Amino acid sequence: MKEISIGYLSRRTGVATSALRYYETLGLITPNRNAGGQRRYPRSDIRRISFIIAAQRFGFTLPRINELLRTLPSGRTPSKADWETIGDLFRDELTLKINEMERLRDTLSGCIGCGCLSLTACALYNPKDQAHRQGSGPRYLMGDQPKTTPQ
Amino acid sequence: MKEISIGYLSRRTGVATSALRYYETLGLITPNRNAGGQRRYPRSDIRRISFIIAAQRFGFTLPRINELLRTLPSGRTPSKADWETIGDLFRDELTLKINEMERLRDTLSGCIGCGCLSLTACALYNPKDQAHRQGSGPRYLMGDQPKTTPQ
DNA sequence: ATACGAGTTCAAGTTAACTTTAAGTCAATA
DNA sequence: TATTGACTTAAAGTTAACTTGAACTCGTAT
Repeated sequence: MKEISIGYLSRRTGVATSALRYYETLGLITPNRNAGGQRRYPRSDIRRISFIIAAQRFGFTLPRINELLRTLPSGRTPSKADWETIGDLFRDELTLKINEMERLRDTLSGCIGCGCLSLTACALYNPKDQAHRQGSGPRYLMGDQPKTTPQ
Repeated sequence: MKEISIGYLSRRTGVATSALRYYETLGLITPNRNAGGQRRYPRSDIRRISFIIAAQRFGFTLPRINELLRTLPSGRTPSKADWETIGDLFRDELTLKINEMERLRDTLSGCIGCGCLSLTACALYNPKDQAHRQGSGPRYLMGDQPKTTPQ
């Protein structure tokens, strides 16, 4: 079994087949087709999907994850070194996010005590992102912005 | 100006009036009405909305924020001590979330290196929450679950 | 050969957290 | 007094990230 089916990939990753097809429409995975038109994935896509799940747990949007994955080589199966490179990149972004959260938490503690929580000028809710609360759709966490730039 | 209008509350918090009305349908705020049927908010709602914004930035859902706010006294205007109590509670939850993120980040680093990222058994994506990827709608971050229990 | 699970596409439904639109009323100012 | 901006409700639209359903085809075990 050189390449795997969508059902097998689903079972191995815990991601529903409908979700795998959806990821494909976003360009996160690009399976081949067999003679009958069914999807056939390289085994390395198990790892790729696993990465997607992990990144999602940290609040990354799918378009952003797509960007991260683009740093992997496209022609060949990613090597361990390739994954380590992207892993380092990812880890750095996570560290930034965690630091940001810690900063927010500590600011909040100060604000609740001092009373500035009632001021629009408080460092908590407008630390240089005014565009934060505009437009419809779900809200984005910790600075993650959607692909469509809000004009 | 004892009580304030929706427009004033919007300007003071940066939250759109449509959002304020939406929060009301969720029970996050419960303004009074004047003779003409217009909403009149107590000044303390500025602080309440500010708290909602801050909590949202940490990935809390509105129903969860509602739960947190229920610990405030309902009859009277919350005192500084009331806010400090809820602030401590909130801070503790944040610390838990941050710790969880750090743990995930470090696990991920290990997993990418060792190759276990290709195993469903990896600590990264099923640390005792199997129900994690089921049902439709947006995904919830860092363990925050929607109100409707997935059966 | 046949049955049945697994796969296919496409359109429509779901959820949270809102916004937008329409059609009208209230309130403060010129 | 007239007008203009702020307010009202109700219904429908938006976005991400999917799922569900319908109608059909593929693949494989008996």
